[in-house]
Amino acid sequence: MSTPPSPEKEAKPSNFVRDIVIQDLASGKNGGRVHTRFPPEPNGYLHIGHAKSICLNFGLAKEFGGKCNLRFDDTNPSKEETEYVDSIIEDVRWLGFDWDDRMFYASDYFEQIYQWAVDLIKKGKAYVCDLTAEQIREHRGTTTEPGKESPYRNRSVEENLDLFTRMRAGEFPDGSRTLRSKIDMASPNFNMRDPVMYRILRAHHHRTGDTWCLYPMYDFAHGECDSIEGITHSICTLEFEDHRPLYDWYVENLDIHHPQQIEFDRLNLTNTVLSKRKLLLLVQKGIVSGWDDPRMPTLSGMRRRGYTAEAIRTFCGNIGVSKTNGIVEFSMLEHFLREDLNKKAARVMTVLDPIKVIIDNFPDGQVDQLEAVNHPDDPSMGTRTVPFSKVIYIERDDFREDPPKQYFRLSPGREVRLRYAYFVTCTSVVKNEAGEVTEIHCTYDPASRGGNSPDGRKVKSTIHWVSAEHGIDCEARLYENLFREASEDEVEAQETEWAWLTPNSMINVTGAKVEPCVKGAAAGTLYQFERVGYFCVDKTSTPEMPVFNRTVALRDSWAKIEKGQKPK
RNA sequence: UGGGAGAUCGUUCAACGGUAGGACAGCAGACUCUGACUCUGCUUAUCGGGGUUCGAAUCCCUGUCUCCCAGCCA
Repeated sequence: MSTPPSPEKEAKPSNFVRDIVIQDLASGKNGGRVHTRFPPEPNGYLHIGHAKSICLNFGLAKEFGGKCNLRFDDTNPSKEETEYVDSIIEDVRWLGFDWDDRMFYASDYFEQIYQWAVDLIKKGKAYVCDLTAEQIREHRGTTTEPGKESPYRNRSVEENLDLFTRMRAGEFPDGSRTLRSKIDMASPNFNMRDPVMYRILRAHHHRTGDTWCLYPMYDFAHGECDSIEGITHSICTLEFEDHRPLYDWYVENLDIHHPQQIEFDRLNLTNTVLSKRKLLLLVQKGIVSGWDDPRMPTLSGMRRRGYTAEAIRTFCGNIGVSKTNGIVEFSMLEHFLREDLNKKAARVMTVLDPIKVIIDNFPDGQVDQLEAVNHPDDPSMGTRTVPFSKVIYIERDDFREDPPKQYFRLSPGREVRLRYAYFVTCTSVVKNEAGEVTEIHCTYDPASRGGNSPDGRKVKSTIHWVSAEHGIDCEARLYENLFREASEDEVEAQETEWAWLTPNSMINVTGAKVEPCVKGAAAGTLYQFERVGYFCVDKTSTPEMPVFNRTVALRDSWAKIEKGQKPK
């Protein structure tokens, strides 16, 4: 705390929030302390948008030798559940952050917040209002007209105290009265037109149970919680800019530690939706299998899909923090994902759409054990042996009877390399009645064992394969973006139709063949299926039937070439 | 219509009165036992109009556009 590490100017791209922290440190504000917090409401699962906030808050604390608290903003019991609390704890940990013993709940402070409300009443700055929700709305005025003062605004301190005590005691029905702060009904900022501080609400709270029948509103709780915890920089999203005057009003009138609220832009990503409400809808309507469906942008969904915490952190550190309302392209996320997966994923050969290849001159019954590296750039990941035999499978797309221009893979008369194995040349094909190729016949060059020919001749393509006798069956789940439209605005317009969903956003490939070495791999194990994509073992996987999620496909420049050829 | 906040390559973030730069995407090439990875090169931007200044993305004025706000949600 006394000697915060000096920020490495070069290493990290700065942002305006970080600049504020640096300035405060330089000026000696807060006694050189940096203390942030991540304050989710436990009413849903965390998503990639929260990751941005988590990385910012925990990241700033870490960078400047400060602290970051995890705090649950649980002031509305009607929406909150322990299931969400548990998932949030798991997700923040998984992302790689630690709050030591500083996990708090707004509900920890209910008594203190209540006492502060009493203080404000005593100072004549808060009053009990008997107006209905409807009437309060009518009194609030409009953008152009000032609001009207509540007829209960000038109750005596004694009466307010008595009423507020009885509110707490449960003497009045839900919604019958509120405690409001006495600020300014003519303020151009609606938040200042005598905002409600407490509402009567008989809902079972996931932590405090039924001990309270009145709960503080966000505005009256948040700054106070920050203050209690000694937060220095209270970082939140842009929609709270209008709330800052109220945030400041409460801590000033209570005369308590005054954290600085700083607002930044929330993350928007193309082709997905980052709104708890909409994600909840997807779960409730059964459009996805749950919060951890691999198509969901939730941290649990992404984790199951095979995203790594490091990739998400790197992404968050690179998208920047500003106050502009933008939308980040999904390809940016995929870039950082691939970058990390490329380093970590062991290579293995898997044929998603198999077609049989028979090596006519390969001895019947012979099995060659060929050595393959687990990672081309990381020898420490070791090697494995891959069984090779007379009958193998290759990818249907790796053979063309009539190859288009620039197609380098197998076709009649052409020689290619089977990765880690041999050069093979296609000699003939067998077709069914429909004229579809069902079997490819090849000859192999025994001298090319291991993948290189002693005479130095080259092939233009290397393809992956799996021995028919040794390969094991597996399922591969291929995912598309859940949302076909790039932006949420377009989604909004079509929401009732659900037409914005990508049809068949999950394709379950059942006939795939994979190398035997993956048998029994634990859920979450990452692989690169060579030339196909990054996959991870799904939680539903069994040794008998491995199940893989495609995390993200490999970049595919041939697909681009081919696409460009189509219109001709 | 009142208040608040924004506007820089296709996207995103920098540049804090002194050469508009990075990342992603795109394009072209090199390399390659993954058409992957890696490497090289290239294309493209200061919302409009006025000012101030030797000099403006940056300061001033003005216009335009976008986002947020009228929950007893957070």
